[in-house]
Amino acid sequence: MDIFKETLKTFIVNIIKEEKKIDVSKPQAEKLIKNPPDDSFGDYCFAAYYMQNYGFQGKPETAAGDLYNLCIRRFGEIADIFDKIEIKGAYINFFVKREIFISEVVKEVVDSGSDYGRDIPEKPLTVAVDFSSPNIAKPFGVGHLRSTVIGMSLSKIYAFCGHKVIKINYLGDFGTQFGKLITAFCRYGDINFSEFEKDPVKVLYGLYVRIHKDEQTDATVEEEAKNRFKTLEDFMSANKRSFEEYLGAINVVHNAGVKNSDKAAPTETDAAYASENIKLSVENKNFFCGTAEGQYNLWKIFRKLSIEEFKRIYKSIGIEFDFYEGEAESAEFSKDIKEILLESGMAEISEGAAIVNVKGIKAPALIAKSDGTSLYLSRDIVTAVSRMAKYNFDKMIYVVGSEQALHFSQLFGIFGILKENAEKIKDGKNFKHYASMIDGRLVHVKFGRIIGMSTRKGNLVFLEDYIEEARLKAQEKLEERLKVSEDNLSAEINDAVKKLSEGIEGLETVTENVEKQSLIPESKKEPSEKEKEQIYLTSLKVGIGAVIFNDLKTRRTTDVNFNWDNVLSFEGQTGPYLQYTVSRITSLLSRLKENETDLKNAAQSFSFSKNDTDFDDIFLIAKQIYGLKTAVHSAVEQNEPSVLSSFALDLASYFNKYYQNHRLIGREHDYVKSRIAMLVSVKTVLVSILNLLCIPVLEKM
RNA sequence: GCGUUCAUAGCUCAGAUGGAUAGAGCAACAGCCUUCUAAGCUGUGGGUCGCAGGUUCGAAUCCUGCUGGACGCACCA
Repeated sequence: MDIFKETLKTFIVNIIKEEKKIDVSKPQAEKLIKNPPDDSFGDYCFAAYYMQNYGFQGKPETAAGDLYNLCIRRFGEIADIFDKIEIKGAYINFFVKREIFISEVVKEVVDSGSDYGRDIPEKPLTVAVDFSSPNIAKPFGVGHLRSTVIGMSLSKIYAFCGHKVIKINYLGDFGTQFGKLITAFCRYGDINFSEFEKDPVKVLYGLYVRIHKDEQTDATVEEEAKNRFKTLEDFMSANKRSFEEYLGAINVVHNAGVKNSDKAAPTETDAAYASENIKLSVENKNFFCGTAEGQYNLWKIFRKLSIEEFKRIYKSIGIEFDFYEGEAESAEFSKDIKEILLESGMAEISEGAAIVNVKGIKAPALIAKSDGTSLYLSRDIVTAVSRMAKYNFDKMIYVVGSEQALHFSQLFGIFGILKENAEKIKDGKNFKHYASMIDGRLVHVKFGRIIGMSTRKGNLVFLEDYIEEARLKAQEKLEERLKVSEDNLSAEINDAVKKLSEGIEGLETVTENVEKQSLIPESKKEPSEKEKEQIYLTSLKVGIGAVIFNDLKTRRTTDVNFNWDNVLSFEGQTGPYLQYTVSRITSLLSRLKENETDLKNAAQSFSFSKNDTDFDDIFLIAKQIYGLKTAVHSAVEQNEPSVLSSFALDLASYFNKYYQNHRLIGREHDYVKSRIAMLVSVKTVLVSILNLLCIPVLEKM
C-alpha cells in the first residue's frame, strides 16, 4: 500500500547492511522513519539521533552527514518515487514525488470506499463495551452524555477495525434509591395517574425530587426506604439459583443463541422482568404498597418505563445497545461472591464488613456491608464473571468517569487475586474457570467531569432540553442564511433587470437567476409544511452534531469547562463545521455533474500536474487523508475518539482552503475528472469519521 | 493527611509517546460574497508551556520539590 514508506524501509535496510555490515529488520527500520513537523522540511526523514546503533556514530551533525552522503550516492534506488533528499541539521529529509503521492492516495480511497483507513489487527478481538449505564431512579441528564457518546464512538471505532463489539448498557436498577422511589409513590396521595401514563419519566422525576426534599426534614423517609428496599431485595432473592448454576446456564443459552443468528442473542433482561398486567391506579395502590409482591411489581414497572424512555432518547441521537443488563440481576449472586472470597481466604471480615486487600491500594475494597447486603463492587465482580461466561470477551472496556478510578482499580485488582488463588476456590468449576480468565482484560476508560454545566437558571440539564437549545440556535442560523441568500438573489435579479432595461448586456444572468429562483423555497410565501419539516430536521441534525462533537473533541481525561456560548457557536472547531464541509462537497459534486460511478475504472488515469495552481493545496489534502490509518490506530490504542475529531478538523480545514482558492466549475473535463476523485476522497474520509463519532451527516445545510 | 489527576495565548483546547521554528479555534482588530453554500476564507496582534531544581547532545513532554485546582479515600453508586 504505502509504497513510499516501504521503499524507504528497504532503502535504509540495504544501506545499513551493505555499508555498515549491520543487519536490520523491517520493523526496526520502520521505527527509524519519522515524519518532519513541517511540510517544507520534507515528507519523511531519518534523524541522526536514532541511527547511532546502526553504525552512524559521533556528533549528530557528523553522523547525519555520513548518512546523507550514502543516501545521495544511492539515490538512484529510490529516484522513481522520490524527488530529492536534503540535509538539515541532524535530519535527512526525503521529498516524495508529489504527483505520484497524490494519485496513489486518491486511488486507494476510491478503491476502498468506506473501508479506507481501516486498521485491521493481526487478530480481531471480542470487545465488550460497557457505557452510558444510567441510573433508572434518576433522570437522564447531560452528565450521562459523555459516557454514552464516548462509548458508542469507541464501539464504532473498534468495529470499524474488524473487532467484534458487544455494546452493553448496565442499568442502575437496584439500590436504596428504589426504596425511596417506592416510598414516594406510596406516601404521596396526589399522584396523577393519567399523567403517569402520558409522561411517566416526568412523574417519576417529580417523585424523585420531592422525596429527596422531604428526606432533609423527615427522618422516617430514610428508614421506610430502607425497609422497602429490604423487602424488595428479599423478595427477589427468594428461590434463587446458585451462581454456579447460573453461569453454566447463561453460557449455554448465549452460545446457542449466537449460533442461530449473526446478531447477538436478544437476552435483554426485559423478558425476565416483564411486568405483570397490573395497572398503576389508585385502586391498586394497596397491592403495590402493602405487599412484597406488589412492591416488586412496582419496581418492575418503574424499570420498564424508564428503559422505554431511555431507548427513545438513545434512538433520537443514534445510539444503540446490544444488551441491556441491570444490577438487580447480579445482586442476586453477590452473596455467593462474598462467601467464595471469604472461604478461600481472599477476603476477610473487618468491622463487620467483608473486605479485600488489594496489593498496591491502601483503601480496602468493601464487598459486603456489615448487615450482609451487597455493595456495588461485589455486584461488579458478579457482572464481569457473567459476561465472561456469556460473551467470552478478550477485552472489556468500562466507560465511566474518572471519579470511579479507585473502584475500578480495586475491581481489577480482585481479579488478579482471583487468578492467583484460583486453586483455593473450593467448589464450582464454572466460577473458577471464568473468574480466573478475567485478569488483564479489563480497561477503565475514564473521562473528565463537565464543570459548570447548568441551565441558565436551574441545575440539572435534561439531555433533550440541551439538544433542543442547540437545535433552536441552529434553526435561527439556518433561517437567517436562507433569508440572506434570498435577499442576495433578488438584489441580483433587480440589478440584472435594471441593466437589461437600460440596454446593457445581462440577459444570460437574468435567465440563470430566474432558474435559480425556482429552486429556492417560495420566498415571499410562508414556508410549506414540508419545508418546515426540512428546516426542523436539518437544524436537529446540526444541533445534535454540535452537542456530540463538543463531548468528543477534547481528550477524554480533561475536565471540560462547560460554556453555552462554545456549544452554541457553530464556527471553527465544531461539529457543524465538519457537517458543513461535507455538504459543501456534496453540493459541489452534484454541480459538477460528472459520473462518479466510473471513478474506479478511471482510477488509473488520475493525473495531477505540478504546473497546476492547485497542486500544492491538493498535496496537503492528500497527505492528511493518507494519515487516517495512523489516526484510527492511535484512537484504538488510546481509546480516544478525539484523535479522530482533530484529524477531521484538520482535513476539513485543508479542504475549505482549497475550496476558497480554486474553482472547479467551468474547467475542462480532464482537469475536473481527477479533482472529482479528490473531492470524493475527502468526502469519504470525512463521512467515515462523522459516522465513527456518531455525528449525523447532512447532504445539504 | 494519603492517593489519582491536571496546570500551554484573554477564553476553550491540540501538541504523534524525549527531537527541527510550541500550534488551532473562539474573542479583538483589518479585509474577502455579480462567480462551486460566508456555519467559509485571508491577514494582524497575542506565549518565560504554573514556579524552582534535576536527568542529557536536546524537556511543554521524564524525575524531585513547591504552589494552585479537580476528583477519590469503610459499609452510596
